[in-house]
Amino acid sequence: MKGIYTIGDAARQSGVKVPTIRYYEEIGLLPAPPRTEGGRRSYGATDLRRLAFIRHARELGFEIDAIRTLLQLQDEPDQSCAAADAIARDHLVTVERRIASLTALREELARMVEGCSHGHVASCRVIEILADHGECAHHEGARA
Amino acid sequence: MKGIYTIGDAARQSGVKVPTIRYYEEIGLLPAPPRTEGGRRSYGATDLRRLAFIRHARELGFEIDAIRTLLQLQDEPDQSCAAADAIARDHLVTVERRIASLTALREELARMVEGCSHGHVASCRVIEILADHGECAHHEGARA
DNA sequence: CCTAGTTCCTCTAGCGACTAGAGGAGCAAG
DNA sequence: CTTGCTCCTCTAGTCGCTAGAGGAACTAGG
Repeated sequence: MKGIYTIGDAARQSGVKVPTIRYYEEIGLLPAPPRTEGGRRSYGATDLRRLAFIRHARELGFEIDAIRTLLQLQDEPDQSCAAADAIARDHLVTVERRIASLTALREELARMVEGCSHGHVASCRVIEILADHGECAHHEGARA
Repeated sequence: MKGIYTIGDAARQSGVKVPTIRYYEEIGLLPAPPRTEGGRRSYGATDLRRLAFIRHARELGFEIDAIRTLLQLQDEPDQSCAAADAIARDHLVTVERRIASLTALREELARMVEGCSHGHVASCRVIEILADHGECAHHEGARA
């Protein structure tokens, strides 16, 4: 398991961009790898796995702090996974809320676009609804 | 239509926070209002309407730049509303994409949480799926 | 008229999660 | 040995705010 990958390789294999990898190192999400004589980062298979983990978690919308915790958990396989479970559950709730609010929003936008008679701005449904909150179904409808 | 509202009044009436109102002024989304002798901003009814418009549009997830365009359109009621329509349609597409990707994500998270046997990290579905992208249905599933 | 409390002012800096660009050094192939 | 790619560090910018410092100006009560 020697360090055999350059940062570019790591980027290609993990799908995380080069500057982002360096950024992850800077914020302590990824350990600083050994360097070659010329001062270049050289990654091993473990790093690539870690990067893939991070990328997947980011894709799933987990925040960096949550990922930090998940990574710590992964490093101690004997611990109870209750914490990981809690993080995932928590995130599921967030996602569900976000879906609900976006769905309401979609209705609103669809009504807006549909009602538009494609005439002049003066009689434009889109502008009208935006101007008059009272006209819309989106009262206190949470945040996207 | 005199300037009769303080920035605090404007904030209360529009639901936009005081520093945010000043920020909108700074970025040119809201015109700089006249000041009182003591140097305080004094807003009129027009400003309040504009603020409400902005707030509503932000609530609906429109970006500041889109709102800038929409406001310009609102100021010229004789123009065709095609542009406003396009912006709204565009945003609708974005929202629909976001919903689709979040829905896929929800499935993924639900499977993760369900599969978790609440034992040790070593056999935790949550960690496992995160570590191994191949195990999950979320291939190239766009961004949340 | 004085004071206490609130609201306002400007200014700078910070958030999250990157992204972009400058300016320079290392390295592999022809 | 030169060309062109990758890599290095560093600073600054993105978006849409938010937080805090330090100070001035109103408002109500005594």
